[in-house]
Amino acid sequence: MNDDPAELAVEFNRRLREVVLLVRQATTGLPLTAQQLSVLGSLESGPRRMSDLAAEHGVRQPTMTVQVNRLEEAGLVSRGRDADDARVVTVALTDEGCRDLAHGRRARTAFLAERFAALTPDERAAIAAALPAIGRLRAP
Amino acid sequence: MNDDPAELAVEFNRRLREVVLLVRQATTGLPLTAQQLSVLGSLESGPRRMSDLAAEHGVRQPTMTVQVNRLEEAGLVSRGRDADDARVVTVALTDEGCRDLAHGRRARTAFLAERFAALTPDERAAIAAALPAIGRLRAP
DNA sequence: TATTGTTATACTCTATAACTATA
DNA sequence: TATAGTTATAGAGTATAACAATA
Repeated sequence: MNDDPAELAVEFNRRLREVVLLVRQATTGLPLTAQQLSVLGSLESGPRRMSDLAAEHGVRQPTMTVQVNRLEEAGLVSRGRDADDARVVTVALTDEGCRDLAHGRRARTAFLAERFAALTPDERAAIAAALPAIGRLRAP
Repeated sequence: MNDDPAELAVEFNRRLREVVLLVRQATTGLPLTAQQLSVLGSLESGPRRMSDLAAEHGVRQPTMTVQVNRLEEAGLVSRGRDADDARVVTVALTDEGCRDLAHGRRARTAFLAERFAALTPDERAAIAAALPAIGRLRAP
């Protein structure tokens, strides 16, 4: 087997695009967008600062301000102030946000689960075996 | 190893989100957006109809009209009419579009190639072995 | 002066609804 | 009447630049 990182990158990029398109086609019309769900997911482990959220999601601060504004208007998150540093805004999941996060995740995952169920056990095993390596792309 | 499609879907979805974020962070500021590059890529094998392009990219016709308008203004694609059916608009890559496609792809792929180069040969092999199965998610 | 966050403005991507032209 | 495409309008997501408040 050829072990050229550049060729692998091209192939991987192509598959990635296919899957992203597939998921998008299957999840249009859901009440929460992928980004909103993603932000809510970051808050699952506890409140976070605006700047941390922005960094984690690879967006600028004003972008996160907009997203948090909308989530706050929808009642899914709440803003708070840091006790030690009055400049810092913290964002926390509300009970309703917690519920919607669970629902949204289920809806998105259900589609993928169906597709995985249609694969052979060998195919599923191949994908499962690759996930740790894919995760290592983040911190090489 | 656990072979539950639902669990695999959750894990896969998580990795997918990570990689998408990673690529986005690495490719902001490039002259061509991911969608523009994607549309140009569809035209590489020859001219296509508007409706085919829209279907392939999982978007509505008006969305594709907008994207093609911009690409046409930028000189990267050209519109044509079908000889047999006067309603049909065909879209073709221009020479400049062909060049920009190659450059854009290289820029995007170069980032991934670096990350792949930092993995071990075993990790690359695991990912390469999973790509066919991932491709099969499209047509289960 | 540096950091945290917001506001203002603009561009891309997307959708639905209404329209034109052709079959 | 049905199909291919466009125009009009709206909303989400993103960015940069300019600003306020706090450290």
